Amino acid sequence: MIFADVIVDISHENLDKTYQYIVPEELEKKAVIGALVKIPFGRGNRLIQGYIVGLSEVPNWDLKKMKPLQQVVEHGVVIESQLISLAYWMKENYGATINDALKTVIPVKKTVKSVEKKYIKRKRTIEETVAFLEQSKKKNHKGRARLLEVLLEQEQLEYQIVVSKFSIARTTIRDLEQLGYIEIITEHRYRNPIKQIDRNFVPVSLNEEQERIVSAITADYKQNIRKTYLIHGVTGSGKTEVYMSIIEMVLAEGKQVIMLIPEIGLTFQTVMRFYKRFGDRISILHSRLSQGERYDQYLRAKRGEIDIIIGPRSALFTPFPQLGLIIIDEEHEGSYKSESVPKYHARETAIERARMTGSSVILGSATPSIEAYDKALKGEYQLFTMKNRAGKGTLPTVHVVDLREELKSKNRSIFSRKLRKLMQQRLEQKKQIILFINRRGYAGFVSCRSCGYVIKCPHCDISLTYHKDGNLKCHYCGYEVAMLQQCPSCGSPYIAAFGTGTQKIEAMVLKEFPGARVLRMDTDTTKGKDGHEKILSAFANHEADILIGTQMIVKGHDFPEVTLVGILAADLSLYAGNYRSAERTFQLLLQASGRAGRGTDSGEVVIQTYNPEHYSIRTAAKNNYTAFYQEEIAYRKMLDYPPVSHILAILVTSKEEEKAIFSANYLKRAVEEELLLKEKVKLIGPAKAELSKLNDIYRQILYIKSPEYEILKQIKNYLEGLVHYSDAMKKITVQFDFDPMNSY
DNA sequence: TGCTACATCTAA
DNA sequence: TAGATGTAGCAG
Repeated sequence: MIFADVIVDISHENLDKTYQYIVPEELEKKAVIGALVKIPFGRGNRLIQGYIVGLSEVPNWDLKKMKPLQQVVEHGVVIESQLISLAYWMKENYGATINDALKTVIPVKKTVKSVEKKYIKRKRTIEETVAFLEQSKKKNHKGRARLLEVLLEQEQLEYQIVVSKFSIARTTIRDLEQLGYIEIITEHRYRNPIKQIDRNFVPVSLNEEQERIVSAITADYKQNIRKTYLIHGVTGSGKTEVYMSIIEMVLAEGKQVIMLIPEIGLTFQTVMRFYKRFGDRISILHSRLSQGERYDQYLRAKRGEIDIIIGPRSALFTPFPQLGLIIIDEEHEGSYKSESVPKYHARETAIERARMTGSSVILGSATPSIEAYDKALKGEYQLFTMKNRAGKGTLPTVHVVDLREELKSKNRSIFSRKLRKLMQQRLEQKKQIILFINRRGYAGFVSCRSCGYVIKCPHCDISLTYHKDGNLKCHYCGYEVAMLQQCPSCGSPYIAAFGTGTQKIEAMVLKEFPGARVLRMDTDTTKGKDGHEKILSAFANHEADILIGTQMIVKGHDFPEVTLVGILAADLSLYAGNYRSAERTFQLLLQASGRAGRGTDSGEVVIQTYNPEHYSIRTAAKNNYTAFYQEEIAYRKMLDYPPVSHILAILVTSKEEEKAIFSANYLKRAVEEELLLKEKVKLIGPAKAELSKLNDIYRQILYIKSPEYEILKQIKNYLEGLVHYSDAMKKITVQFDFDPMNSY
């Protein structure tokens, strides 16, 4: 006997789980994962739709209470079931419950209410209604009477308001509708996040490099060859033009396109370019959209009203019926890896979705991830390289300044002599400058100068940061205290905030260059709506001479007037205690220097560092990606890091520290016992996570390394089962993360 | 006691 | 979500 786990097609929290049904013998062949089925549901056994998300031979429910599937709908393999199989794949590959996986793939329908606005309207004349109102009052039909009274004053009302403000039951409304005294009007209205703007598309002719890529991919596509391409193009080489030409070709084939961009990478400029070319067949998802707006875009895609969606990671799950192409721009970006369960990577998941739908994938980056470049070299992806800047711009001249030398020469300022000289020059020439610091936040941690004690959050194992309002804040849980006057450890009054933040740099710039107009971009200044955009466009309009910022300012904006980029402390990101920190540093340096000289004037970049010999900095200064790749892959090989080997991070959390420790060790032993024969696995830990306490929940981390992803997957599956069924694992949570991006 | 309107429960 | 079940309050 076969049983099917079915998720019902009613989006409501209480029903957000699987129900097991008996698969009748004659339906066994058709009942596959992802299939659309009709099932009897509820006490009335009303027939509703559902999707099969799992099959098993073991019943998890009282057989007597289990009902059989009624029907497997053929040709029911629609978008949703495609996405459901993708969710299933994600659950398998990244570890999650089916529910968590489904939730990431299919948006919550709860928001439909805000999309379909329902109104209640009085249907009969005032006389008739008054008569019925009197009758209802006599019968003590309070609900009916209340509703009718309101409707006499106002003919039409919002459904939601009627239900909430006048507390009238839905059944009352339904009955009145059936009696013919009111009618319910549903209004569909889409919210289009793009405001209408003129479309004046000026065709751009492609240069030789661009043309070569477009025609190669087009030729493949026309021959029905679908694969993954990696475009490695230096900043400013015009990847966007290449994307647009290929998108056009795919659209002409009657297919749809998903284009992923990093979370903060979506600039107004890019949107405009796409909008001008493709008009209202395009839609955009971004973090500022409300749930309702998001859901609207989902519906529009499903109904075939749009052909292109541009958005972050989650846009990957847009329900296009005829998907033909997925583009991932800035493929190396960390935001493509999900931070919540299932911790999926958009690159791999996109390739899987493409495989399921018969689509191609294009990855693009100026600094490809080591993983992707490695696969391209192995031939898994087809590699294209763009070496030249598309327009007039040339690559900038890079100066590396050794800060140790500066110190020796008694220069204690944050500006090296070289940088100060060049800044002075640019200010005189009325050109623009970008100062980049690869570190977030306003100021660093607070510590005691006498004993070295660092002040930490009492709920999270993280140092508190000093804010200008005089309070100490925890970035993780929001805990806040007034700045201490005395060291809690030794009582010394000498405690102070350390580290350099954007505000501090701003103050120093103003001190050294009194006349300069400075813009600062950080979480403080970008809070409001379009905060980013305002600052960037102000800078683009030359309303300021110097822009100071972190990671945010290096994303894809073109500032033709910028001829100098100063990277104040290049090594800050080098010691993140993470195997990816060299890669990240290299990427940041290249991106930041890519901001210089995008106009007609050539640019200069000053990289200030205490580590001029480090290969990330050396190779970034020479703009030599392949050299960096060689060094980095050698390092990964030596220490068994991805992509050479794979890592499964298992995070065990509990409110009680002993439980977390015990469970983590329990899991470790379970793996050791299970895998006695397979020696290709290395276990590290368990140990206190780097962030060992978060919101009063203790965190233990266990790492498992293996060159075989499959083995790690098996271990994960085995442990998932263990966690689910064992009593020892109660009151703890276990999360899996494959090839993690960040440290725990 | 029987009926109605409305509230609450629950789904394999 | 929507049908089944529960309950308060009324009429008789």
